[in-house]
Amino acid sequence: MSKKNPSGSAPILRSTAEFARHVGLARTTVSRVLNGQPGLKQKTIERVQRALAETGFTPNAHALHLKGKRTQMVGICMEDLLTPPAVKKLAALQQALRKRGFSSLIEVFTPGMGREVVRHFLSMRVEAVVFIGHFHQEEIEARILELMAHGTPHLVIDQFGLKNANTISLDRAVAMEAVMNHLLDLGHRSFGLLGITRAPTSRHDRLTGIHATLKARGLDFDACTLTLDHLHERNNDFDYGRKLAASFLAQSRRPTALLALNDAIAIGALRGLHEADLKLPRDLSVVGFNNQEVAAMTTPTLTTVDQNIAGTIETAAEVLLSQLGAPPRAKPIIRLIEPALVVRESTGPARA
Amino acid sequence: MSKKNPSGSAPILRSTAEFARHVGLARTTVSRVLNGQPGLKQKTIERVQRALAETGFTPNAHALHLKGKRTQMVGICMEDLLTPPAVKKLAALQQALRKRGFSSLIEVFTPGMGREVVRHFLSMRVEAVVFIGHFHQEEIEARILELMAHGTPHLVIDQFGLKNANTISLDRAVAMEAVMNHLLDLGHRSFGLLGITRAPTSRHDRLTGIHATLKARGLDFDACTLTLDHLHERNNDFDYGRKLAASFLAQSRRPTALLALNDAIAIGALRGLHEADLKLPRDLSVVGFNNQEVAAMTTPTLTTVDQNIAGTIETAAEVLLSQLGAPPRAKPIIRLIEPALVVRESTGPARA
DNA sequence: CTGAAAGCGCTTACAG
DNA sequence: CTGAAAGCGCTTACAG
Repeated sequence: MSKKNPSGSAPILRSTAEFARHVGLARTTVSRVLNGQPGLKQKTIERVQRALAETGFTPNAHALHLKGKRTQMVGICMEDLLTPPAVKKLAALQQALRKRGFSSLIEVFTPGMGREVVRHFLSMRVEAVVFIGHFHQEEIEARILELMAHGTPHLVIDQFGLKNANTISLDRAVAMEAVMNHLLDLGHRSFGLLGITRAPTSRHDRLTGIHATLKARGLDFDACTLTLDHLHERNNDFDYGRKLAASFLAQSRRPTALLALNDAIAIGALRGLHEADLKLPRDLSVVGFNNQEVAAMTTPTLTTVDQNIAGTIETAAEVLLSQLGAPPRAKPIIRLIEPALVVRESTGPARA
Repeated sequence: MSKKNPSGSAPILRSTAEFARHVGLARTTVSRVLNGQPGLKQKTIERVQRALAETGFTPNAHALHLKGKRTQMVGICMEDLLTPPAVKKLAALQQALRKRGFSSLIEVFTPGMGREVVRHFLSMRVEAVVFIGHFHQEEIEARILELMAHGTPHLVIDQFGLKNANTISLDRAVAMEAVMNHLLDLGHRSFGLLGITRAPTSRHDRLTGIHATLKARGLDFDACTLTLDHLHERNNDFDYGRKLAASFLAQSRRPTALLALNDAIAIGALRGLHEADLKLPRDLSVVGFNNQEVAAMTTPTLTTVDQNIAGTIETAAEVLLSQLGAPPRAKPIIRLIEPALVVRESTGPARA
């Protein structure tokens, strides 16, 4: 007879040994059934299956891995879990990995904690590590070197321009070129930048795209753009956008179009402009970034840039898993995703 | 000398044995340093530490666990990763657990996959399992029984009324009482329900609260409320709210206030009403649920219910971890969280 | 089908 | 400080 636990219900079985004793078979036999090996009588198989269903026994995954079974785990480092597009990527990636038989270990990679997070992933013997978001450059580059030294494949989603990093990223320069051409065609010549910092960090950076488009049209970047980011603390993006909008309105030389780093800032700006009784797009144009669902619901609805997250993540999953069995590559893998401008009500002809 | 890998860089060390050989010490000694045990010469300790930093060697977590080390992992089952308040709870919980030394295994629990997800958690020997969201009742109850049979503590966040389940949940009845009293005080007597289904599922359910408040004021539920949920498919909440708003406007007996299941539906409704040229709150009042940040940015800003997510999750983490060493309880733990009504511009006096 | 054995990567006594 | 041994939960030959 099997031993019962205090409550008198089914015993808690914690090992194949205990389970085998409970079924009345040898450990070896149970193991064979568990692994679908041939040469067993149908009756025995059924006996084990039944006991398995009854007791809910699950073999210890850690022991399995020690015996050489792959962990089938991927570590995912998130910049945070609060930015909607980042979470959307996480959700899609988790699903894509699950579909391919991998489970996800998710950690938020706060500044200074990167080493600890990656160490934890390595100690869990994950088969690959993904980074989603933007991180401190030196820190993430050091982590990537560490991963490479361990022979663990990696992939960075979003942050472009890292040394030796496999990267898949939206071409933000192309995105801003589309935005700028749209606005220039509408007659705008003066642009407010909300949260878009003034130091281009890579070839595919937003400012690079803005610069390039202005130059192609014979316009001067410094004469055409204005940034007021220094005026406000950026804690809550909505509020940040709202305050920035007010500050732009207070300028003597007021831009005719505002370009926001993301939809939240743009929506905050819409609110700030509404509070100042401006009518959009008559008085001013506003452009967001990310095409969150809410962008189709604001008043006015928001012109913004779509990231094609589904496509990005499908590519990401394939790029990632293609590295698994393969020998390490000499050159990093770089993939750029094409953005799409979504024109809605918040942009219109520049006021004369 | 240690063996080098093909690229000629530092060797990939996969076990304490390899690492010990690399440092030129005994496995036992290395293990002692790793575990901070006494009786070692400072020089030896430093030698190991240095090699540890250089090679980035991490002991295999699976082997550690086999030797009896706790896994310090918690499994988290999510209904989905697309609902902002659910993701906010996940983010807060992950952080709270990390602070207490636990890492999180996160899986999306799609209908029919619950068994597989929980089995995976059990095979990983997680120390507890959390469910966030609303699940198929029979399925989640079966999973909870399975967890209890394995002696693994659990906690359900959000879904109230499950048999034998440890639960922490917003008191949605109290929330709706606050909403209804606010609107009744403003003179409203006719209410449109958007996405709030017509079968009360528990004592702390929204409809229970609406029923109770109307009854307390001597009003009849069926005479005062109208639901048009059957008219539209609910794929995208924003769009669902928009379409529902239009449908309510088409009714001969039009409600003076709309109560939405969540902020997204409410924001969609705002858009739908704006498209029909209604002015709010003059022509109609709208109430959301969740107090997402965007609710302060819409036009008009949205009256809604705050869930107190930070408080919920702090309580959750404590309730969860308090079960860890403790003997199983006879009665499930039930905690109710107090909601807070946040009044903004979208609600006003009922039109005469 | 059973049973004893080896070994995955670790830690922890134990004797040198 | 070293080295050999036992054991955590598994699988996989191997001989019965």
